[in-house]
Amino acid sequence: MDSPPRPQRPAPPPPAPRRPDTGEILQQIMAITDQSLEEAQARKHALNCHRMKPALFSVLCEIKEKTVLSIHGIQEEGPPNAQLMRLDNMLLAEGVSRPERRGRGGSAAAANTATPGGCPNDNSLEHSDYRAKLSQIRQIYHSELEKYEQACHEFTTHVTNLLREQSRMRPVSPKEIERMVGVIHGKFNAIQMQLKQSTCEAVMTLRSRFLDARRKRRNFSKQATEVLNEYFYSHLSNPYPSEEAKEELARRGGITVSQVSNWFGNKRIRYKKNMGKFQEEATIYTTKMTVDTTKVGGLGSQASCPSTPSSGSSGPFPLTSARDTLITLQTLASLRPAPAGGSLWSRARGSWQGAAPPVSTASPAGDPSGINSDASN
DNA sequence: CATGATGATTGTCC
DNA sequence: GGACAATCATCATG
Repeated sequence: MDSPPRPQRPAPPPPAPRRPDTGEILQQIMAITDQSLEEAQARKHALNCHRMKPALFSVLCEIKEKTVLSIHGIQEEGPPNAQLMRLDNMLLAEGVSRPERRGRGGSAAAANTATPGGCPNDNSLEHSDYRAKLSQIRQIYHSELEKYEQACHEFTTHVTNLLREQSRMRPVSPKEIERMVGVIHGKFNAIQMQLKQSTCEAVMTLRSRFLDARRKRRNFSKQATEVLNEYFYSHLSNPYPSEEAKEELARRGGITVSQVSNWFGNKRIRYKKNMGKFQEEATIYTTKMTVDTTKVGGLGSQASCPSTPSSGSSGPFPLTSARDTLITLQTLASLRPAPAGGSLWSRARGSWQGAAPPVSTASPAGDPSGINSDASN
């Protein structure tokens, strides 16, 4: 270690030890901010051209060589970070990660089918609201992400430039710069993770709110209840619509198939529990159907009910009059005990028909056409 | 606000 | 897997 030439060898005893005054140092530091850029550049240039600079540089090199060993061990590698992966996966699954992918129909349709009793018509308003909010979240997420990435990039280049600049004054290896960049990226990644986390939270909140909203009960439209009641009372002896019939009823009522199923489940039970209460309703619908069928003459606009699809002879829903439907049902039932329909039918006979009251005979309106014969039969 | 009506959910059975 | 029964939660009404 060849000692660099000292400026004052005579070594006059310093008049005062001149303890490092922290206040003074602080003031100097603060003064830096007051310096103009030119001033700072000039100072830097002066420092660079200082005759002591090479000496200082070598000293720093030496110090560094000693310390680099201890630094070596610190080398912290970012952990694989399972949580970040989980967040990424979730954001991907929720369609947040993809930046406004056009034609999100695929995942949207999947979500639709995934939701139990997902309703394409009824909940469309709420659904679009949900999607709008999700899109909003996605937008915010991406703009923030972009900001972070830009800031990270800017900061990285800034630090890199700074280090390169400093490398003229002190030994800075490219590997060190690389490491510093890694550290910066790590810090920004932490921020990014926070962003992802809060985005996930927002999506979850939105989701739960949406589900709660869907859980809210809303009475069916008059049209829907009419369609359902018409079918119910015209098939009183066997109020078990087939899958196709349910679909047709759902379509006509503007509700979902599962809602139709729910409705029939509730209706059967409540009817059976309190038949007296439903007598009036039964009369209303059966007479209504009589009027409709006689008026329309079997074309069945409102009153017509999808007959059993198991016949398969004509279309899925041969629109016949209530009486025709009944006949078809009965003949079908007597002709062929269908595999699925058969068990249903027998089940209905066992548990349902036994409980079903003779609506037609009890009907106070004294229906002359005896349209309710299916109920009494 | 109490009450009944009603759509939805849950657990059980076949 | 569908039907039933009980129950919940909300709506509608007086």
